[in-house]
Amino acid sequence: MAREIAKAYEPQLIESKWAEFWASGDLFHADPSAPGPAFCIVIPPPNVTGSLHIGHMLDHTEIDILTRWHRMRGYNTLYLPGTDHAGISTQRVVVRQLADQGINYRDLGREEFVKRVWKWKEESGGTIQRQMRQIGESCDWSREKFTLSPELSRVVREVFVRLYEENLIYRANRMMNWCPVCLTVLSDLEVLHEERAGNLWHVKYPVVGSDKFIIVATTRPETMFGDTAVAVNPEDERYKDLIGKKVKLPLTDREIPVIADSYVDKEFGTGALKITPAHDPNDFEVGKRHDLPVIDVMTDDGHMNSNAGTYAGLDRFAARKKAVAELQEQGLLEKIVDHTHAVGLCERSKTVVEPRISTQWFCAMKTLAEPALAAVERGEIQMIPENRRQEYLFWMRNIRDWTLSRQLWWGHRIPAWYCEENGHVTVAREDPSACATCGSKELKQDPDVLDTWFSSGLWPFSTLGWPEKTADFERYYPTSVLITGYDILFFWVARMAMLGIHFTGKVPFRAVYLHSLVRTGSGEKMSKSKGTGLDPVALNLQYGTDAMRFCLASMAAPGTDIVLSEDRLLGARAFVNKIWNAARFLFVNLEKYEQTGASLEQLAAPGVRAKAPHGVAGKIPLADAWLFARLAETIEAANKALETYYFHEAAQQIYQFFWGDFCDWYIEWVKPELQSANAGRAEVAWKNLFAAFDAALRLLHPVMPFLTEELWHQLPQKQGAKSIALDAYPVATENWKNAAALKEFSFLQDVIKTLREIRSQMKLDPKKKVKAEFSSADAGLRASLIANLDAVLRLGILSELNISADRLEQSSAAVRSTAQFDLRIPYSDVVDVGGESVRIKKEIEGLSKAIQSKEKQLSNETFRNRAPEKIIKDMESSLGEQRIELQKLTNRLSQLGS
RNA sequence: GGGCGCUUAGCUCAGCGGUUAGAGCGUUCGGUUUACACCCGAAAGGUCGAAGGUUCAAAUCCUUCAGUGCCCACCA
Repeated sequence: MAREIAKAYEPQLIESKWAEFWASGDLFHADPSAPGPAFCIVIPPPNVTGSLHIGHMLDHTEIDILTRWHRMRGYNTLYLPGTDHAGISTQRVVVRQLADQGINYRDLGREEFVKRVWKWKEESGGTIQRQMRQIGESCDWSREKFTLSPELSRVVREVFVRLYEENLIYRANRMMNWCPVCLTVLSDLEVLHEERAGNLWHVKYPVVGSDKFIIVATTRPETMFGDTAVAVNPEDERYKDLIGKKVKLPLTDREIPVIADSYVDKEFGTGALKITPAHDPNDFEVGKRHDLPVIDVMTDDGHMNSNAGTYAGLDRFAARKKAVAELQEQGLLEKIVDHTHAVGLCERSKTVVEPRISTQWFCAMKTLAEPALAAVERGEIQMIPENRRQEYLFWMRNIRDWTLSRQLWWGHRIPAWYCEENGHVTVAREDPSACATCGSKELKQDPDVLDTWFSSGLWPFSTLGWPEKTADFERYYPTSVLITGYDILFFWVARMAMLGIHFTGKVPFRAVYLHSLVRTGSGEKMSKSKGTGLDPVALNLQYGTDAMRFCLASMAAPGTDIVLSEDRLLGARAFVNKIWNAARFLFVNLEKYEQTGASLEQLAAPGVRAKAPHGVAGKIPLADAWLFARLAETIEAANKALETYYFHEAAQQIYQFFWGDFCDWYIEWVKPELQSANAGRAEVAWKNLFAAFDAALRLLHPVMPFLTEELWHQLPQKQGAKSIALDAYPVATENWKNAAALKEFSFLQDVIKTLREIRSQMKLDPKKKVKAEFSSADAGLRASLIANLDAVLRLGILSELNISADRLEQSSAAVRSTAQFDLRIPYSDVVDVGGESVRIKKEIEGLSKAIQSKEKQLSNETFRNRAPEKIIKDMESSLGEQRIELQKLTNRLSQLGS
């Protein structure tokens, strides 16, 4: 059987084949009636507008690793894909596109605009799904969902109506955050705060009927047109006699009262505060208390309106400049003080938000929050890492009502109708045809849509068919774990917890793993708009998806953000290539083996591995026993790591095993045996090599699906099998575990490494085989060395090795000593006495320090009483060894000197 | 104004109570060993941000401080 295998791994040649294979078949189709414990992850639905960015890549890598890992371990697995309509983001994208064509979306009208967005979605909205297929995510595409589909829209409506019926949704007139660019209100969460250097303008307000002034400090002089009072603290002696008097409002001819309110901080500014109820949340409250008029001086897009007199039509920031200039001219500007304060910015447009009074729909959160808080407190939802749990709890305890309505057109329209006759509000599952109170047919639907996070909040159960008791819902809900970035803990995770528990009576997920954010070198969150984002699709092409996945996984330690670097990607790619070449070695040499007449069938049955001590004639060779023991250790470590979301630890363990143990030691060790004239030995070697490689591929598969799928299909024992993704995850069986083999092999490695070190230090020709001498009082070590002499001679590049129990003569040769043995390469003329004694002195120094600290500890009574026995025993035996070593080094040093 | 992280080898980061602190990259030295130069072998390099404390034992726990980053917060 001829095999063509390229010298270097070329992902482009491999990936598309398997990506298509995985996405097109029913390989990852979940069957609720199939056996196995359920494992379900719903995707954090990416925006339809989006293309895959590095954050998704991390999300999806972690999700897919866990999914594949569970699938291979026999779970009934569902990874459910889908997208979010992303109200405000998507609307912005299309609005901007229209603007580029010279079209104002408002002129288009609602219906036409929404039609355009749908059209846009059909044409350009599938990018992420395409990319997800391309990178081989093992999701069930037959269950793909979209938050604004008719199916999920029905669920949204059901939930809204129920909450309304439960009096948890209400309408109210409040001071809101308004974005003058997006033209909608925003929830508190959608407002970012940024410290900005600004000014505090001290403005003189003339007191009516006097030549005195009251000086008011403000950061927003342009809102003066909306002032309806000046407030002072009632306890403030400076202003006591002015309370109740009137002041003339500069830039206008209005007179406004001076009022007393304890809200005013005497210490801040001048202690006098202008009250602008229409443009500041605190002023709004003060205004309510004092029954002040509310004068809105701005338009919805942040310009001054007719209440601002000659300022009408000016942009709010231009108006500020003009007001300051005018006040200065009129001598009413007392002074300008530098003042840094936090301004609120729209999360999407980064515009300074404007406080604005309006009537909106709200969701009362206390009732919803309590059980969701309790679920996390009681651990029904496990939250990882722990510090995020604290954040969640704190936020939940201080939760405020959620503004649901948005003045947008793209989204779930609020199912509320107002009667034109009597204003009665109808909220219903089906569109009403008449007012329930007066029968009027003149009903007008609320123009607003719901916050996009409202439908996302239903995602874990809406996607599984709720409110119907579908097979999916029964089988896969609650979902197993939610994996997402911590930046949407409040936006999304908290709301899913609340709505999930409220409507289904069960938590929506048993665990939440909040992963790191991928940042740029300077610590910022990567962002495409800032040009600091890395395009994962391009990087996947360049380095391979498997390398990217491995790289991200290996950096994804819980709780810390990660900075993706070229170096790490290169390292990951090298690892992929290393495995590829290991396979190449196997396959290329397999042909030679086959040429000797052995059949594939022989290899197809992996070596039957009787539990037997190694080294016994006819049983398993030491290196094989060691390899499988290491494999078992690695499997256990990987499983443990993945159970706790230590992706980096799993990646590290597998890397170490595959590269360090399998390639560097095992393959090198067994090379001659594979070619052995002894057919029996060769067969055992081949079988074990393939059995181990097969297990190692399966071990690696969740992290590197493409490479492992490709190579797995080429394994002789997998001919005709369907996919490694459906194969079993390797199990660390009892007969693989072998502490004795680990220990013995480790001794042989020490010998070989020591020989290499001596050679390297002596600058011996790497190809020159030399004689060496080994001495140890331990008969077991000597026997082991004799049993494995071929490999030791070959890997140590020796012509012969004398093994004895006698002490070696120390002088005039390169010698290395451990507590157990001495090794010597007798080439007196090449020993650099000076360098050697420097090296030895340094070693003695380190060793002495270690010995002293141990001696001190061991002679400490309290330590002996309190430390665990094992610690003491280990320390004692280690101290013993170090003393022997020190003794040997000291002897050697003195001999060198003489 | 509150809260949460981070500071470990030249770089990027693991380790988070128990033998002389690890990895990858980089550096130095040596290698064209027919699986792999995206490689192989060897080495150098750290008083674990600072100061106190707890403990038999501290990079690891506590306190303070210094840098640095993030989140939350309606004082003009």
